[in-house]
Amino acid sequence: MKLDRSFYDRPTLKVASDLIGKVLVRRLDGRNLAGRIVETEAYIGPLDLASHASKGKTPRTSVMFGPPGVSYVYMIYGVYFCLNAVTESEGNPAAVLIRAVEPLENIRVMRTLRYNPLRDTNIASGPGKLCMAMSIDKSLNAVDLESRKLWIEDRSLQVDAIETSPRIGVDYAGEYKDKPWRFYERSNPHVSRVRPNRNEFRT
DNA sequence: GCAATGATGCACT
DNA sequence: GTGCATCATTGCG
Repeated sequence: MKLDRSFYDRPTLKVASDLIGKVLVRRLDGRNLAGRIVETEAYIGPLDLASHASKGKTPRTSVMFGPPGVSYVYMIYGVYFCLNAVTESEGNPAAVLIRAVEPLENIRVMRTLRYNPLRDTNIASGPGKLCMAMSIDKSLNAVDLESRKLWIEDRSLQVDAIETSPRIGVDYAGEYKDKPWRFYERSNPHVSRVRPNRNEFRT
């Protein structure tokens, strides 16, 4: 069943970890493209220097300041899109970035949208990749996550242990860059970095 | 198996 | 004009 607004209207770190194991569904041309969420990141509020919302309310980020349970889609590096779910109450800008899913339904369609990668683990193992695999672009920005085009549902799927790490690609965020606000399912090969903690074992 | 790099649009200064 | 919540490819070894 679809997650409703009350799910997202909670502390962002909780929403981010609870989203692991939920199912992201994109309805496209009469078919449901579905994937089990295996990796997320929390952007917890205006004080979080890694969050787009830390720069204040702008046309791009305004959706983060709105009600929870709404999509926030933005373009990155001029090439890719990233999908977030807005969290927390209206006026409190925060969101969870959906970073990777494990393809579940209509995998063949998703594979084609990704130009036929060799392995399943390369279909949606990253925020840009999953948007490509599910045909998510700017036209799906600011849509309700209970809409008919895009939603997240709870299928009571079993989840392995959830691990955390610093968020990816936020080295500019000062004291916030090392906050362990990335969540992923242990040993799941669809996570964007299969050995996310490898740096810990280096000098 | 890495690290380095280019692609590319657009929001914001 | 700057820089980005990324990815695929290259070139190395």
